[in-house]
Amino acid sequence: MKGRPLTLILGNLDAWRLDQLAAVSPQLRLILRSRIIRNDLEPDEKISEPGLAKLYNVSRQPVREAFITLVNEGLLEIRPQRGTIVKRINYEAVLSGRFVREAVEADVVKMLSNNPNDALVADLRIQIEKQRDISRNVPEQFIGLDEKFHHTLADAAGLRRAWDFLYAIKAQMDRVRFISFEEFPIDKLIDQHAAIVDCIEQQNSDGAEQEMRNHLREILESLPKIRDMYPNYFA
Amino acid sequence: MKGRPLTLILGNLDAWRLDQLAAVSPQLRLILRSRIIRNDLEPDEKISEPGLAKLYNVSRQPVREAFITLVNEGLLEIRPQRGTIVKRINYEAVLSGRFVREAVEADVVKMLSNNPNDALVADLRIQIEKQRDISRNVPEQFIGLDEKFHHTLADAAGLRRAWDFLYAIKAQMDRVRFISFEEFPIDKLIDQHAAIVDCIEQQNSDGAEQEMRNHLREILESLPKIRDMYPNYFA
DNA sequence: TTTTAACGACTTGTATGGAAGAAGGCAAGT
DNA sequence: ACTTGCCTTCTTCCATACAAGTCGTTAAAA
Repeated sequence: MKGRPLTLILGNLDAWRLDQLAAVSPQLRLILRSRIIRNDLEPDEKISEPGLAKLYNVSRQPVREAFITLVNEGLLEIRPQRGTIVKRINYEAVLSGRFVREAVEADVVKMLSNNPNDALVADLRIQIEKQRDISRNVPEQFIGLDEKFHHTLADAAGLRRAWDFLYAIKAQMDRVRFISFEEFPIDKLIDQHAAIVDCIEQQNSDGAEQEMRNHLREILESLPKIRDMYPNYFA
Repeated sequence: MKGRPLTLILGNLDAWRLDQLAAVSPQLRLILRSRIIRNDLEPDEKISEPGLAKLYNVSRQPVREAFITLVNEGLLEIRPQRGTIVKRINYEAVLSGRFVREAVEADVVKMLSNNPNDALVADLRIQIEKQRDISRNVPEQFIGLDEKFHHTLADAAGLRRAWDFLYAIKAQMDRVRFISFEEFPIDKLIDQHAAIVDCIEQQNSDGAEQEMRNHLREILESLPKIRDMYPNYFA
């Protein structure tokens, strides 16, 4: 069970082409962020400004700027004059992030349960159907739909900005998911989504809160196992 | 009532000396962040890389890197080839941030109420005494003590990392406080702190939660008023 | 054999020059 | 009076050069 976990590379990330018209630095930021989350760049892997600059055919400067933003997101560690490495996943940070998400999203669904919104419920139901479909065919794409589901909830609660604040948290949690995608019981997660929507529709705020909390505690089941399976990925 | 609100400048920020030994870029980041939060750099104010570079006697590069991190924190807006301006306070972002804080910190005190911790309660009581003392003498310093109080709670709940995630949120909320410091009923806030600690000590988790929610909703009272008083500060 | 010193090949941090675009002033033309 | 075009100046963005620190190797010295 050693060796490299499923990386879910959509394409050859090394060959991602930059949009020549747009600014380089933000593009690099997204590319590198994605590569780290997907473990295409692995924890402890050493990278350097000139190295990636040559790879993407740009100068050091935009690479450096991308590095700085990724440091702020907790994905890279720059050690001056020594090099830059992909940070290991901080176990405590994942737990803290999960706690924050549980607290926030529990309040979100409570709020949604108290303000009936038929259009929202219908939208969520359609999303869940799509989730079931995807889970049977291309389960890798479930993460994207899951993201959309939770985003839709926050949005409906008028908290579009709040979701931005959770951006860095999601990155840490997604890294865990990509390490060991097969550990996640997708069907169960979808059932939980459905239960949440049911409670919202019935304006059962206590039930919605509890379902959401259970849902976001699911990762706690697999997290210790994943850490034991891939100790080199965790700090 | 036009004119410049209380800025609470501790010293002449323009003259802040850089530590010649440490890296310049992170120092600039903190300096500019502080200046923005304290409205020493006001919303819509136009700044530029060469301008600040000359002011602090450094090259443009570290200034630019500081700008980028502040953009990510929602404090600056870089408009390519047009200039960089201090962002106005996003009203919706403040509300979203406040919502996140309420959700998280409510769960924090719930958790603390369920796990008795005498040392924590004693520490918090001492902090509250200090808060009362400060409020009578140098009320400007209350913001720092308030920050410490909430930080202590998160820390005690084992969520040191979680507090980092809320970093950007606090910046937005603090900007509001610095605009119109006198709008905040410090004594009332301290009483609320005391009430929270009482509930924690009595292991009254429901009470602690409610007190914390009330406490963090306090800003909602003054926020609309502040926006009306200083419309140019808000987007 | 072990230790030490020097060198070279890296790294990140900073400084600086130039390119492309945006904004405003100003004069010529309608 | 109003528009149009040019020109200067300012901005960010990118490229490149230099400075300074780290690490590993190598070779000389004890």
